[in-house]
Amino acid sequence: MPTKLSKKPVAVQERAPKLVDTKLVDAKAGDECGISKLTPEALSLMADFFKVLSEVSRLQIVCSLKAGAKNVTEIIEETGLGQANVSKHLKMLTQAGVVAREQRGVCVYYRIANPFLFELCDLVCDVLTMQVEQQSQQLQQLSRLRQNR
Amino acid sequence: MPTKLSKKPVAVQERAPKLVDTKLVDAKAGDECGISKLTPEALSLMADFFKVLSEVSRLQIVCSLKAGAKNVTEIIEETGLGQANVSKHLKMLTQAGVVAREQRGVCVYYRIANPFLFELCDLVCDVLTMQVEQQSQQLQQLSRLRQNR
DNA sequence: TCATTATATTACCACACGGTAGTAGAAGAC
DNA sequence: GTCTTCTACTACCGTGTGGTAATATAATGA
Repeated sequence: MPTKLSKKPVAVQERAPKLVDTKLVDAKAGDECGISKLTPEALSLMADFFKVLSEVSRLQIVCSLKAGAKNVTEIIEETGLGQANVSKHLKMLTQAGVVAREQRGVCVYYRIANPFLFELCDLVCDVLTMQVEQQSQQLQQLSRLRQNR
Repeated sequence: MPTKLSKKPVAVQERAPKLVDTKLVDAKAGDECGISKLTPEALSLMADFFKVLSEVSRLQIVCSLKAGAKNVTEIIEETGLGQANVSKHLKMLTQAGVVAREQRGVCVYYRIANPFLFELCDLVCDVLTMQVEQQSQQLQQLSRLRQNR
């Protein structure tokens, strides 16, 4: 007999509630912004921010805006993504405050809202480069060990 | 007649292919790590990195490890998450290279693999704080405008 | 007015993922 | 040996989301 359970009532999932706008750091330790002192609300905000940047298509769009503001058609051309798709991603990026929207006649131009974003991306890039280098070093060590015996 | 389309063959989706380990920056501009010079592979790597940090539960785990290495049971107690859940997240965090695993007897201890991570989180925290402040300022301006007329 | 261009929205599908219960396995304790 | 504890894994459900085609809307031009 297969161990197949079906139609069992699934318990309510343990998700964090959405926040609106409350305090972001626990009161105790001054204005320091260490992650360990964050309230669950702030963590949720942070997770949402990361989520926006966690898709290749959206990163492509961000990249294409590094050189300066572009309208939707230009973004579509540069990224090769579909129109509806780009529109959806731009909406998400706008709502997240990553890009800013500006209508000029028929066209709508988008630009990076906060240049700080690139600083952040560069930092991530550094971390990833470090990781890749570490990995390749470990691989080299491993293959040297296997040759020596 | 309802405009209901059903059972239409859906075209192959335009997803970026997974990478294994190729060059991360386009050759042209030296070793500078600006995001605009990244190959699609590097963008995918970057997206994956952000995705790992885009869930509240995983951020909670990262937070709980800021004070130092902890075993799984301790993490469960501190975060209040389910055991299977924590185990799954820890696996993901380990594979992403965010945390490191170390077995000590029966227990398994996890720690943050690269303290750089906190620097990054602090930066994000700054950006978010900035955004929240901007938003609240704009709201204040708006309400002032509405009072004045 | 009608056609065209640019952007947004909707409905839909396939798939990924978070959470859970249950199970498995490994290491000590007895 | 058996029992307990700790961790990992599997199967499952529900939901979220990326992509697409089709449609809607709005501005401009003929």
